[in-house]
Amino acid sequence: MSQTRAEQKEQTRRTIIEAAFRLLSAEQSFANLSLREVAREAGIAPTSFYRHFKDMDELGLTLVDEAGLTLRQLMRQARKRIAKGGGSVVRTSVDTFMEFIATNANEFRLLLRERSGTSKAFRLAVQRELQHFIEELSDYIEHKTHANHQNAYFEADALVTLVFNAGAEALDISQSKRELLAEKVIQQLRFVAKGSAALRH
Amino acid sequence: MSQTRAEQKEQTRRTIIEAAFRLLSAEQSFANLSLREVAREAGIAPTSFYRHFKDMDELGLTLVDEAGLTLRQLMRQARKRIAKGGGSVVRTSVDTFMEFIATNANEFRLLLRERSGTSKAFRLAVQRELQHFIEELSDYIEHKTHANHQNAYFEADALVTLVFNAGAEALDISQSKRELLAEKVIQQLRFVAKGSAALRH
DNA sequence: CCAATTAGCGCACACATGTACGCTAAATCT
DNA sequence: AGATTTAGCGTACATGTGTGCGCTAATTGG
Repeated sequence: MSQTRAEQKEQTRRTIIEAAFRLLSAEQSFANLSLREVAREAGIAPTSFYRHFKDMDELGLTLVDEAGLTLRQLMRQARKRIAKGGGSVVRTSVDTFMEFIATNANEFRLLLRERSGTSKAFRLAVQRELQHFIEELSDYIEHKTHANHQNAYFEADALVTLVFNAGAEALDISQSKRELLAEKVIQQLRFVAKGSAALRH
Repeated sequence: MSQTRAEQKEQTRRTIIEAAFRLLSAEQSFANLSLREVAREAGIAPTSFYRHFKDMDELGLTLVDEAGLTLRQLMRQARKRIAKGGGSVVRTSVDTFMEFIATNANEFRLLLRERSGTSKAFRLAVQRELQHFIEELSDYIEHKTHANHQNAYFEADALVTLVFNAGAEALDISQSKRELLAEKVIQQLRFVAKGSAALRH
């Protein structure tokens, strides 16, 4: 045999996940995506869906995890690029993030929307992903500048908020305007970094 | 007669609008609110809805306008309080905004959610409301500090972003934790203001 | 090799939705 | 006073939904 049963099942699971991502767009959010639509796109019977996920919520949380993972992997790459010393930390990070928005718009949309969606579990899941970046950045700042913990944390939180928000704006504008947007957010990040340093003690 | 036909119609329209707001909550967004639900809550027949709104989208845009108006009125009051010289500009503004979140949670949720929703018209409508605050604040900064236009604008944009985002966080936490949140955002606003001033020329 | 498990399917059902259509009664207009 | 307009209603229909149930065919385990 070429595949075990478990492998086959896993493959169908992936098909479902990918079908769901494919159906997300500017006009369609996960919230108004039906089980039957996903099954149709995945090429399986509606009832077969249940062999893989308890309900749409379980699928949704999986998607959030996947999107978070993709984003984290990308930012890890960015850190490598930074370590190799190619350009400003801020600019490289922002550029990488903007690249994520451009290439994985629907993954980002999922995070963006479910952050304020109607399911508390979803909101928490997205919050956890963001928290990851905030804490990582906070540690970095604390170590690099010897700021006290709260100062570093507030700074990191502000930075992540501003970048994430800029990502949301990026979704609705043309590629050419995104460069202006990048300039804006970079400048804003500098405000925060500079201000935080100035108010440090 | 006690009411003209036009007055009666306007009154029913208000009933619909208020019914819709009443149905919004942490668990229900405008997007997954049906015409029939709204009609039921308003105490009219589903088909009567059409006498007042072309479709749910038209109602939704009306709600966004209303929510924006409420917020603007509140912030105008805040400015009066500030002009009378009672405490810091930043703190008074943040406190007022947080008060808005607490008293009009569902209005705010509407703005928050539709800002990243599936209807471009909705996203633009919310963006317009935010733009209003950014420009007002930008003018204020430009006048007060003689900053150049872009610097003032970027600063104002960052300030509004941070406050709005803190509002979103406030929705999911207890009243007691909101005070800590207020401290955080106030500190972050100071970072931006200080940093912007330092990078000014 | 036989028994047990299970991924996937088709069928069926009860339910909610948006909205077309035509009516009524009251307000408004001429 | 008579004609016109219109807010609101009830009925009806086509469509999409989640999910329970029982079957089949194939993989797995003893």
